[in-house]
Amino acid sequence: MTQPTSSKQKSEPTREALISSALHLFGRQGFDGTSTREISARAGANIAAIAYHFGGKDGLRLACGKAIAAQMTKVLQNGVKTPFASKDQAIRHLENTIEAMARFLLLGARAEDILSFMLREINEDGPVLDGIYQTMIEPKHRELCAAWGGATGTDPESEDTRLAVFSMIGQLLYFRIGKPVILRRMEWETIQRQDADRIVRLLKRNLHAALAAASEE
Amino acid sequence: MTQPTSSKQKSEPTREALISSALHLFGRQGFDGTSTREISARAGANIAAIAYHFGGKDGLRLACGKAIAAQMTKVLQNGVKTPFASKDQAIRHLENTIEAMARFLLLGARAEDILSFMLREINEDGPVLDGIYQTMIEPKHRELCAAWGGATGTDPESEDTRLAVFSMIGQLLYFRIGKPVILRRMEWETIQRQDADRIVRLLKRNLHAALAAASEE
DNA sequence: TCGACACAATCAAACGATTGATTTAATATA
DNA sequence: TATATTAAATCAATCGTTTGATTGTGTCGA
Repeated sequence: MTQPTSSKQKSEPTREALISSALHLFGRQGFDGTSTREISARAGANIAAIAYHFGGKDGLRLACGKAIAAQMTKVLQNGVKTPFASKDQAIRHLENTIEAMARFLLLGARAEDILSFMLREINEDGPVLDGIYQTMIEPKHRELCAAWGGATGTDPESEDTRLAVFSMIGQLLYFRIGKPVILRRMEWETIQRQDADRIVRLLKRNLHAALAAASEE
Repeated sequence: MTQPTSSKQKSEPTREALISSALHLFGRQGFDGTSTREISARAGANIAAIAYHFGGKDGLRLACGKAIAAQMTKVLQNGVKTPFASKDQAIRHLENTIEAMARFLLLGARAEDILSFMLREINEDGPVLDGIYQTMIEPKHRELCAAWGGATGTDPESEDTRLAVFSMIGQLLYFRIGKPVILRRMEWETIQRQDADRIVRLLKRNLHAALAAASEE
């Protein structure tokens, strides 16, 4: 056994390079579609380094999940206090979250690898998803539910609210998940900044419409 | 060369069994994660049958795509005439489509394999997606855009309309794509009929809200 | 200051197992 | 018999992993 949680020596560069390489390749080609040789070559490391640092290919996969969770919790961290002080503040938080997530998903170059990897792991429904769900998805969803409740005057943890937040996140995520389909249909080659702006505007319009509809019930 | 396009003999049972088996396994484990031995064993056929009937593993993959496209176009076929005669009729068509798709995606047992396979192929963005997109995604999306235009009085093929339809489909699809996540958060074990009803109600509410918001612009 | 040793890290090479594909023979149908 | 299909055996290639040797670095007693 090796692998202390923190860095004792200069093994970090290799570790990080392997994780970065694996994240990229797993996301693009899938776990089974990526060979350990490919990963180590891209990382500029030796094949044996995977077994040495992570115990094997599966260990590297888990490490990728942990790395994502660690990074995203840092990104998603915003000193937000629930419950929200006012209705306007709750709405503004929802708007800001949509905008930030949309830009990250649609324009961020780094997001490509992370998202592809996560989507595969969600579909797989394995131990990697467990970690990602508990450390980032669930806390973030709870936070958004609190905002939704504050914005509509409904119970933040009611089934209806939880589903409504999923529907909001869903239309947002689909613009990234269905990217190949959307690019074809929109006759775009890539998603430019102005395209992302247009999508964000649409999402905000839908948000306000959905909030109004949810408040009336 | 092998590969008879039609059935001269009783080769159909083997063909269909192989496609069904491959669809199931490709969807669950991915293309690279599934071996030809596994496919043929599940189909009750010999390994060589894959090469004989489809030319190889890749050919079987393409055949799966074609089989899906063929089946779905039959399912999605509804003698709908565009442009729609009235605004109400257009709205009703959108409602019916949402309801039918949601029930198929959330409750249909057969949908599981098909959807998982398709999602992987969308992410892969290869030749299989080409076929599926042209024969079912694009025509269906055009039809929904026509309905959306009829319901809001806007241009059916404007960028805004096309994106709005995607956002509608997106929140619908996410309830299937993000199923593992949603089940965790909702503390459900599976999606029951009553759960699907609740989701459909929410989606319809969001639809009307989005239509109203789109009409005002 | 020094050689001797310990230890983490990396390397090239090779391991057995499994992959998709192919070949050859047997079987069923008409 | 002629043809279409299935079955068993085998192929080279690639898979993830393991091996034994080597490197660089820090720690010791003398």
